[in-house]
Amino acid sequence: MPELPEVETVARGVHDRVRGQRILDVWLGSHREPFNTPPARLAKGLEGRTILAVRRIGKHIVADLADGKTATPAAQWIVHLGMTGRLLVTTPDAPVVAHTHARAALSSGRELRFVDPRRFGRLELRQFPKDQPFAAPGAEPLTIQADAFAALFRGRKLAIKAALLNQSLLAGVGNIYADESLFHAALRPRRLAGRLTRTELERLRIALQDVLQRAIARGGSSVSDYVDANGVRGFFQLEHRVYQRTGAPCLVCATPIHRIVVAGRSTHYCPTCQH
DNA sequence: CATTTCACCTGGTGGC
DNA sequence: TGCCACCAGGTGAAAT
Repeated sequence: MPELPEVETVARGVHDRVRGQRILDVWLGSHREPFNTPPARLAKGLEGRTILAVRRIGKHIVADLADGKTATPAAQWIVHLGMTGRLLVTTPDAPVVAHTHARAALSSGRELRFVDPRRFGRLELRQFPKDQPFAAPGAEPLTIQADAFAALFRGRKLAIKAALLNQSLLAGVGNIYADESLFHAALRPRRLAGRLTRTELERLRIALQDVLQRAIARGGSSVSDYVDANGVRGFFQLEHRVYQRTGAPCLVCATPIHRIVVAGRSTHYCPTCQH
């Protein structure tokens, strides 16, 4: 998936194209996987409502929905893209590609579509006041301050790579940006989170925020088929230093990049630059 | 509770 | 060309 920078790019793109639009009609596919909310209830909660705003929270895309012309959200539509999910704004006559699970006709005459081959993505409706507004369990990586960042890892006996991937600590970091930020912070992925010094943790926080910001500026990373709401690919993969560069020379010291498995995920690092 | 492993899906790639 | 193993941006449940 789409990690934080890709989700941010999608959320911004969708926001620009659907803000203020009314959802006229919703079609949902038959696979059960993508629906955290039963399809009938999801469709009923979307139809007739107006999209006030679309934004990213962690790796989730949150659309605030209002009744009529009010400016107060009556509900939220939560979209998680999983590994292969895409949100597209198209014309109604655009070919419906395989694995399209949801189509929402908008008052602008366009359609908002959710496509997800692997079906790890999820769609959910939060209906106020019955449900709580969506909130990520973990901290926001882009704005977390030094003290709070250091406190996340204190006393933890797991690899820093695993800790970075834990969404209840930091919301939005995934496999690409965990590896890239550890490279820029010169830290090995298997270092135990609780054993990192305050200086190392601060180096990591700055590296993480820098990598995420630069990735957002490039529209995210397109590793295989990721595209934004306009069908445009991101370009941050051109700036990857270690991710999916196994055996290739480190761009700093020319040592071949190593690949190991940490927390069940492919993990890439430079054995010379990272300690 | 904290941490680790694995299942959940489809599709692409590379070896034989 | 076919078949098979392995890999992929994530995460929640089960096991330890």
